[in-house]
Amino acid sequence: MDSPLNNREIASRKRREQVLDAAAACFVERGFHQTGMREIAKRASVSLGNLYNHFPSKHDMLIGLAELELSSVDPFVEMLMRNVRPSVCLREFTRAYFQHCSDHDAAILYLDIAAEAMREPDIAERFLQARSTLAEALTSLLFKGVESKDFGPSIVDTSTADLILDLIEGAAARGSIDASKPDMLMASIEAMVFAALRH
Amino acid sequence: MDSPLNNREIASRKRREQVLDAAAACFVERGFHQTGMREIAKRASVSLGNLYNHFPSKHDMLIGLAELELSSVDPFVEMLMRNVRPSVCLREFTRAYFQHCSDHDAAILYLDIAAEAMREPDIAERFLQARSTLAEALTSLLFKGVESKDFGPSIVDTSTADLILDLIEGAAARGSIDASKPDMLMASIEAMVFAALRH
Amino acid sequence: MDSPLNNREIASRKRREQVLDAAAACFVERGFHQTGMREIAKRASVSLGNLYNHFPSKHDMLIGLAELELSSVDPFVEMLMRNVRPSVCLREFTRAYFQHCSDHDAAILYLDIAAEAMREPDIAERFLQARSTLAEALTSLLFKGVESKDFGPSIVDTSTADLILDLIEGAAARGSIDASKPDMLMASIEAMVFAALRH
Amino acid sequence: MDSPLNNREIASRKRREQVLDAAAACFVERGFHQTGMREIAKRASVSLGNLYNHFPSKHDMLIGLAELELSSVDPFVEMLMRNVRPSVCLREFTRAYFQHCSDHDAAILYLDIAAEAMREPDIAERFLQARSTLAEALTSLLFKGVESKDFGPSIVDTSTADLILDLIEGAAARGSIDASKPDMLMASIEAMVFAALRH
DNA sequence: TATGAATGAGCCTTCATTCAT
DNA sequence: CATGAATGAAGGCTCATTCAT
Repeated sequence: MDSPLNNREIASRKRREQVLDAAAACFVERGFHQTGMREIAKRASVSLGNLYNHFPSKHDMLIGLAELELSSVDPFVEMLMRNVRPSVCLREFTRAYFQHCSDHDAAILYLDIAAEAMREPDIAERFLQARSTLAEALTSLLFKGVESKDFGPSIVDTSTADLILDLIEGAAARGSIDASKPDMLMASIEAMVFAALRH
Repeated sequence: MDSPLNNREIASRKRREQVLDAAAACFVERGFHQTGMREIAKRASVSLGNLYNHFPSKHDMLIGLAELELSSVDPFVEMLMRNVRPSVCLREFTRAYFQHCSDHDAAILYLDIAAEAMREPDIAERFLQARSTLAEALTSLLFKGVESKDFGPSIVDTSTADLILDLIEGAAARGSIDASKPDMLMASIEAMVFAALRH
Repeated sequence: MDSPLNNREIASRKRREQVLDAAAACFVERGFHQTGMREIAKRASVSLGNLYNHFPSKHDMLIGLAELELSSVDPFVEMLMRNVRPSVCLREFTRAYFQHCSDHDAAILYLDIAAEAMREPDIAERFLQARSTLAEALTSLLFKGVESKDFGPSIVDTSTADLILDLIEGAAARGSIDASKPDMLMASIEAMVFAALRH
Repeated sequence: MDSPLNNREIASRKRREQVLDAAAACFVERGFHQTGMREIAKRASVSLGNLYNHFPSKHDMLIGLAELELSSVDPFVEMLMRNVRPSVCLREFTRAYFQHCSDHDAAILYLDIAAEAMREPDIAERFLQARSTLAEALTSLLFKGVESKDFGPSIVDTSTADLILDLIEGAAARGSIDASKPDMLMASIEAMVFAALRH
């Protein structure tokens, strides 16, 4: 009869999520350092003190968010590993990942996390881990594409995947800031990526 | 007759610069919001109150820095407008600009300014202005290259310059975080850029 | 029939002691006001909420400790009432009590309790009661010693016992702070006490 | 014309004193750890933030107080070094110092400082320094008294002065707590001290 | 122009205690 | 009796900014 225990655990987990959501919303609206714990508490409908039953510090909330961010790339990794023609797979990935990175709120939060990562090693760690997982999957795909003659061999090396990601992320982030037409941007990105992989 | 006034003016300008340098150093070290005015004052060897004789607020210091950042792209704009073969010009620019963006401190500061720009329109304004100036110059070069058949025509449109800049900046920024080998990265970027411009 | 109840009672009493020990250790290490209930709970291997099943408040823990302190003088009272030559008895008592007061942890706790007693009447009550019990016993011994001509009569009055205790306690407390040689100190105290009681 | 500078300096010093007085009053009333910075600020008629222009931390206020305490023994040291008959000098000192230590507020503050000294080395340092200065002066007097045959030689050693101080301080502190008749106490102390120094 | 004391709102965090489970 | 999530007031301290000198 572990259900009462589980109930409590579930409730606690829910609260944690609640808090994390509130924190994310606040950080997006006002930035990590401008957001006060009181704001987060109010937004999460939780008492100030209780915040600390779920996260030992504000910093740890950001870590929590960074980890969420980390796990948000999982579907893209999966997408890259599907057994379809590399060029098709890449095209789909590019579109989907660009869409994902173009989300305005996520982009803002991403920037804040990145900025914090420059000063806080434990944030950087999470940050880079997600990135390298993705890059590795993409690298695999690229090499598979070269082998299957889907892509030209000339310029594919271990940095290429990273650069493609840099390009997608950078363009998406900038696009979400100055709010230019994302469709056109998407097309241009695709063109550039595939130009790089031509025979 | 106005020479004593000029001396004062010069001295004041020097102080301003002194303060701005100190602010930049502090922002790089601890971030904009973590840095206190006292810290800046101490680092600039200026009294706390005197800070406000040179900048009306902390926010204005960041604007000052953003403007400095803005003017730091001037040489690159000039570089892009020189009358040399577009492909040569582009190669040189790519290298120089990547180098420029790879500076660790500058990258950190850049990130902080960008993060602030998401919430503060007057920062965003300066931020985007510098970017679009550069993008315009690069676009000109690309079209010139297409005209002169230096570059293939296929994919060059008004977004291409922005994407190239996104790529360079994104790669440089990431490189300055995880400190991987910049030389290899540079070569890969060049390859990708020129692949995109092939006939 | 009442044995299960007794078992529970015993277990509870054990827990109470456990908690009190933990509290004492914490108070010694960090002081009464610096110590948090969570700290005590952790040290006692008891849940935070359960603390309140044994003591209604933090304050009551200090009272509990003060009462323990109170009862720690019982053996000394007994020692003073033994039927041996007063001078011998006094000498033994002086040594034993000095030793007792010289314990570093006990001295720290004692000081904290005393400081709290200045503001909290119920602490003060316990605190002074223990003291006066001891002083009365010592006074009896002194008068017995005067009667039996063991001690000179000149200066023995109702304050003398208190002063002797002040001397022993004060010296022990100071000794436990600056950690000078306790043996020498002990000898000097004895000399001074007996000098005061000479014929 | 350094008067304007001095004026400011004087004002600042006055404020510091003001704050220290307020802190002392608060610490006496409610204890060091119970007193909040806001209380001190209010009592000193100073803004909360400004407190920190005069003391870097609450801890430093206690140090300031401990140093004041330290300097409060100076007149007693002088008294002990006057060129009068040792026995007369000692009697006067005993009375004066007892009176000094009997002050209720000072005793309370003293206890708080002592309690803090057990955990904070920099408090202990100040605390013990004042004590040893006094003890040294008293030791000198005692030896002078032995030489001049004012005092019997038997028990005077390097600990004696400390013990006399322990006695006076301990008795005064206790007296200020349970508020028994100080005059009688004073007489008993004197008797005990001089009994210890008899031929 | 230059100084740094002064302001009080705000910071993150910890507190003793309660109470549903 | 046992648990630990929940509460919100209070903790010490820092903040950007002002202003008398």
